[in-house]
Amino acid sequence: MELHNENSFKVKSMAAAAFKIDKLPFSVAQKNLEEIEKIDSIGKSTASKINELIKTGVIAELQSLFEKTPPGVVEIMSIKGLGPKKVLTIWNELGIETVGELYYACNENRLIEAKGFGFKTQEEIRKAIEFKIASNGRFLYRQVEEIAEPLLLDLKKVLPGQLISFTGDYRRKCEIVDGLDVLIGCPLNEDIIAKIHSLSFLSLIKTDGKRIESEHSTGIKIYLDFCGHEAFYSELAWKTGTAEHLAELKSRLKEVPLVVSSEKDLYLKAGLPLIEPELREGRNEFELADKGMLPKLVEWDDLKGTLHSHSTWSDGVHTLEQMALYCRDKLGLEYMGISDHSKTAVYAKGLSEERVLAQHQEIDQLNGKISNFRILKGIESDILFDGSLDYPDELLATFDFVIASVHSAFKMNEEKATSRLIKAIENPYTTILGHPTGRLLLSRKGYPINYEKVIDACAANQVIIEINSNPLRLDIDWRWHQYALEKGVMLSINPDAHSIKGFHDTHFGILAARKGGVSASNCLNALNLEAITAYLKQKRGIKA
DNA sequence: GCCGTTTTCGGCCCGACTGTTTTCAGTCG
Repeated sequence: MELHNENSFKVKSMAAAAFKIDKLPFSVAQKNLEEIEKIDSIGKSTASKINELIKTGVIAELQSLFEKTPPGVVEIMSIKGLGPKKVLTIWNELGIETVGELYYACNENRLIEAKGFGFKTQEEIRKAIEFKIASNGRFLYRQVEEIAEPLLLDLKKVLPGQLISFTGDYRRKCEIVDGLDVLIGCPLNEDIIAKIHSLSFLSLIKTDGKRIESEHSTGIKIYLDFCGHEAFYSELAWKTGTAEHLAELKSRLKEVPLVVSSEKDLYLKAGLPLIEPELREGRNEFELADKGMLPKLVEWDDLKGTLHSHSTWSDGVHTLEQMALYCRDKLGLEYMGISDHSKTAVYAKGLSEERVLAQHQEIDQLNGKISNFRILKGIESDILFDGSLDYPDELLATFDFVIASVHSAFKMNEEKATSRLIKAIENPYTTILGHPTGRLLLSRKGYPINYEKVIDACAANQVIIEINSNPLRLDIDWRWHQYALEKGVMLSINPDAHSIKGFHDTHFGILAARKGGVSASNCLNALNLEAITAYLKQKRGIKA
């Protein structure tokens, strides 16, 4: 609508309706037209479009807009830093209709000719396109997991009794996966090819007689490898680790055995304990194994509570009570740290100082009401441009914990961005450093920081670093977990939940932590309620 | 297009930042 000069208020109301639906504590698909019309900020017109979408799967008006818009222009809109106004200029004034053409125009210095564009904007766009190109054909772990698990079930159905496992970067739980690798423990033949063809969501099935290359309807590449039944576990190991890991493993074997009874057996032959797939990156896993110091990796059951969640007080979907009951009854947790947005985040209904106090009253009340559970009073306080937090000390002192996070000014250089974080870390009220780089995987590079300096500052100030579990963030990156642990910095696996469903993102944070070699003993939220209460109190006592 | 009332028409979410301007538009969180 924006690209076709639709009335801007109409556009706004459509956007408001979409935003509203996203924040409903129920699924709109189960509601009828009359009920939809009653939803705040959705009127007769929008309700009928929503109903059309639910009933038919499409909105005719949207379809006709797409027909009038080159697909490349729609794609250009997904580039960070480009909004509808700039895209419209690029399309209409410069006649650019694809990302490729746009990139070419940047390199030819043609973008600066358009009104409102200058050299810096052109450079930003060029960089954003290069980032996008590098992301092509790559997927978030979550996206791959969504298709991988059902695929495995289907394969087991059409190939009953066969050994089947994932391998490659998906099995290593990498945050970004280039393609899904599957190993099947039987030789490939015509019969199997026919069975694979029967899986309707796979297309472009190609085979050279040894492996099958295919593509899922989502665009994710799938590679099926086949080997003899008895060679399965050996192949599994050789198809899982990185090249560096496998080279080291090979060097420790007198001869490479073709048949082993399990991966554990193979590692045993190399004089090693089993190294978990997540750790087979070729970093320091052999060194740890040699010293007998391979970590016992953290698991879901180790976690006793959850920190970093948002309720209806700011931009969350569910109420404090709904969130708390879900954590207690469905997740079996002992506590939930609520951390709604602070006042600077106006766009997310961030809490004014008065509302903070009102929320505390509600939390006190709920804590009196909900047995065997505790809501901890927290806040996700914005780190401002200069590194200060956005509440006065007296108010910060009223929280059980404070997560300090950056939500603005992403274009700082490393020196400035690092010193901004360090100043926030040195704030005596900061408990946890939230998503330290602000990265959005495959979408936005984080601002550059000096990891050593930031982690060292956390160590010096007894600040915990968040592993943000949102599958788009997974920030702090697992490659820095070891360094943090060496410095004695604790990590916290935080869901950043904006609804009860959001708590399940913790799953991805756990996978990242496991890749980083994190144990329960390194995790703040593996502490039980009594221990974390004491810990937070102790920290306040020393510093506040 | 939606809402609310000052009730059928007028106004619509905010603050910070950036870059391109020379007073502001566009984008983001």
